[in-house]
Amino acid sequence: MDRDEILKALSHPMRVEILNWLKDPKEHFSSQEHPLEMGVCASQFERCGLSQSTVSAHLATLSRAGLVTTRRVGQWVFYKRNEEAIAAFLKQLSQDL
Amino acid sequence: MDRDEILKALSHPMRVEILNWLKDPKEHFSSQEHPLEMGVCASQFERCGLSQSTVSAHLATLSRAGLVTTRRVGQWVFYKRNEEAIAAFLKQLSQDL
DNA sequence: ACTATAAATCGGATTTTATCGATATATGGA
DNA sequence: TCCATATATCGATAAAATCCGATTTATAGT
Repeated sequence: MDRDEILKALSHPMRVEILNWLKDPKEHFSSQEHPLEMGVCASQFERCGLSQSTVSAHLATLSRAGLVTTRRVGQWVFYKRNEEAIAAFLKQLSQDL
Repeated sequence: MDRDEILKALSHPMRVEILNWLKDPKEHFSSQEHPLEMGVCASQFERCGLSQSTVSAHLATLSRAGLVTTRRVGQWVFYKRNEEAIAAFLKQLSQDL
């Protein structure tokens, strides 16, 4: 768990918002064709208005920081929050700050 | 309390370290001439190896985010952690993340 | 008024980040 | 094999962050 890398990942509001959306997929991604239990499909996040490549980069940043997990199913990649990592980070930060 | 501004302020490891040093001034700044109760003098942080102007900029970033308080006494400026703000941020982040 | 010290600000060089469109890669289906 | 779709990567550009030395500003003391 790299605290500084996570803090950098969280320093862009859109990435924080993506994590937020993932807290309640039913509310934010009900339009998704695939069952939400698999996670949220990468393309779903393009609703934020950024281009596909930019969204992909933000998701990669979150993934590198360990804040989300990814699962490839066919041509799709599904994202879920990594609750353990997020909780561990919050605990660490509470001690560090 | 601007969560995103605070997250940006924390996205640089040196600024996190400065906050850490301020947790225990007796341990890290015993060399300071002024009583530590006043806070830690800005110049003390130049021990990190960065220039005076760079350190000043980092301190300004922390101050703008509200993570530290400043108190001018004569020609010196003393810094203290803003424990209320830090606690409020941690609480907020625990809810948001 | 002059000097000394602390801190902030300025100007500029360099690096990193953010963003896009275009292209490449991976997968699935016909 | 060929085409369509989803995602990742590339190349370019613009913006922001980082850092420094030099200067300015604020304050104190002589």
